[in-house]
Amino acid sequence: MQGTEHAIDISELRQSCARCALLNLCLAAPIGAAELRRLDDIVKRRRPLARNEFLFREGSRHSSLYVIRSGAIKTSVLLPEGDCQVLGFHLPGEILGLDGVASERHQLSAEVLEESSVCEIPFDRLGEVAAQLPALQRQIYRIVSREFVREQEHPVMMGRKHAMTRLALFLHGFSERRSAHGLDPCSFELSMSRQDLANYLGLVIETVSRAFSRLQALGVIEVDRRHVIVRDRRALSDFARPDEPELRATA
Amino acid sequence: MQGTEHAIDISELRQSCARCALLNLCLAAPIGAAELRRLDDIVKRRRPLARNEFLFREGSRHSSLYVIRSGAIKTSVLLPEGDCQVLGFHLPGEILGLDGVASERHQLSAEVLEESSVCEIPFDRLGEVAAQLPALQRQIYRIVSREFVREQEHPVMMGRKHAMTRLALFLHGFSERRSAHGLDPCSFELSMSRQDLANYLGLVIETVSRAFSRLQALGVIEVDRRHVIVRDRRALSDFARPDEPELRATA
DNA sequence: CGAAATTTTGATTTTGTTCAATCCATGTGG
DNA sequence: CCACATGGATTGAACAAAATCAAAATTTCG
Repeated sequence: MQGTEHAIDISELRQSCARCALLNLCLAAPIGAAELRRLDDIVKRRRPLARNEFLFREGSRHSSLYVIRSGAIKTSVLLPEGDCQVLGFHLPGEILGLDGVASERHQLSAEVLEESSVCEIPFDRLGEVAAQLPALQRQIYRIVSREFVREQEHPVMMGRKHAMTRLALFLHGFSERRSAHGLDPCSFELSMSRQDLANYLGLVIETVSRAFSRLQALGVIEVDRRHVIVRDRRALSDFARPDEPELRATA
Repeated sequence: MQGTEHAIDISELRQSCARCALLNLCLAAPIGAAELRRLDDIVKRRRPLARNEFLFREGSRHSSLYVIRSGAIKTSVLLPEGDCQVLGFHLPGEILGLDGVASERHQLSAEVLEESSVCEIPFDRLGEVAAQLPALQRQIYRIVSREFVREQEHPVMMGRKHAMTRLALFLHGFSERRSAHGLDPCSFELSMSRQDLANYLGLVIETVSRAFSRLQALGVIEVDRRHVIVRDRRALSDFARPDEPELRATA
C-alpha cells in the first residue's frame, strides 16, 4: 500500500515498450516503431508485486501472458501428497503463463521471490494484434521456443547423479543468465530459499547446504547467506560437467 | 529402400487430415471441413521411419513441426562430456520440433524407437495459413501449451527421491497416455531400452532393473523383457505418490 | 548356432537422506 | 538496549539407498 494511486498512474504512463530496456528480449523485438504502439496499447503494466505474492495460482483462470520486467518469480506445481515441485526461477525478459493456454486454467503457480514488476498481455488480444502483424507472430513463436528450450535445462540438471554437479550447474546457469542481461555474473544475490533451491534440484536442504559449503571450501565460490561470489569461474564450470567422480572427490 | 516410390505415392494420396484418427488431438481439431483442405495441402506425409533413424538431429537446420502419427520417438540432448540426457518419449498425437524455432537450428535430437510415421508441417507455411484461420492459430497455441505442460512431468518424476517412485510414476503416466489414445492401459510394450529409460529417469540401468524386479515381486506388474502388464493399477499409483518411505519398504 | 549386446543379479562402496543438535540472523517485547 | 523467541541454515552421526564393480544370464542377430 505504499505509493498513491496517482503516483502509479504517472509511472505507468511513462512506460512503453519502445523505451523498455528488455525490448530485444521481448515480444516486441522485431516490430517497427509504428506498429509497436498497437502492442503497447494492449499491454497492462501491473504495479510492482511484493515478495510472497502470487502472480497466479494453479487452477486459477488463465487469460494473459506475463513478461517479467524486474525481480524474480518461482513457478511450482502441487503434488498429490501436499508438497510441491519447484519448476523454475524466472528472471527479467522471461515469459510466464504459457501453461494454462491449453486448458484455460493455470497448471502451475507463480510466486514472487523478490519485488517484481511484470507486463501483462491479455492473451486473446495479443492474438488479434499478432494476426495482423506477421513479424509479431513469428516473434511469439520464437519466444515460446526459447522458453521451451530453457525448460530443458531443468531435467539436464536433475539427471546428474551428484549433488555438487547439480548445484554447480545451477550456479553456472544463473551466472550465465545474469551475463545475458548485462549484470555481474560473479557476484549476486539468490532470491530463493535453500528449501526452494533444494526442491528445484531434487535434493534435500541439508545436501544443498553441504554442497555450498564444499564449493566454498574448495575456493570455487564464496557464500554468505544468500549472497554468492564466484571466485573461480573455470572451476565452477568444471564441476558443472556431467558426473566425473574423480573431480569431486578430493582436491 | 523397401517399397517402391509408386506404392508410397498411393498411400500418401489416401491420407488426409479429415480422415485421420488423431484429428482431435492434432492441430486440425477445431477447423471446418472446408478450411481443413488448406492445412492438408501443406502437410507432408513422410514415409514411415525405421527404428534408429533420426527424425532430426541436434544442430541441424529447423524448418518444420512434426506430428507423430504412429510409433514412438525419443528426444535427447548432447552433454559436454559426450553422453546425453534423454528428455522424452513421444507418442502419437504429440508434436515435435518446437525446439529450434528460436534459433532456426534444432536444440535436440529425435530418434525413432519403433517404426513410426509423422506428418511434417513446414513451419513458415503453417504460419501463413494460420494467419488466415484464427481457429487454427488458437489451436496451435493450445497444442504448444499442452506440450509445455506435459514436459513438466519430467522434472516432477526426477524430483522424487526413490527409484521405485520414479519408475512407478513413469509407468503410471505411460499407462494413462495409452488410455487417452484408446489403447489398453494395462498391457503394453515399452519401445525404449533400459538404458534410455534409466537415463530419462536420472538413474543407472542396474537401479531401473532392480526397480522393475521389485515391482514384479510385489505383484504390481508383470514384466517380460520390454512387455509390461499392470496387475494392480491401484498399487502402481500408490507407489507413484511422492516419496513415502513406509510404502516402499516392505509389503 | 554362436557372438555380441543387453539385462539381470550379487557384493561392495559411495553418496545422499534422515534425525538431531547447533548456529545465526532477525525481529519482538520487556 | 538487551534477553529471548523464531525461522532458516549449517553441521554432525547413523542409516538407507543408489552407484559402482563384477559376474552371470538372457536375448538378439548375423
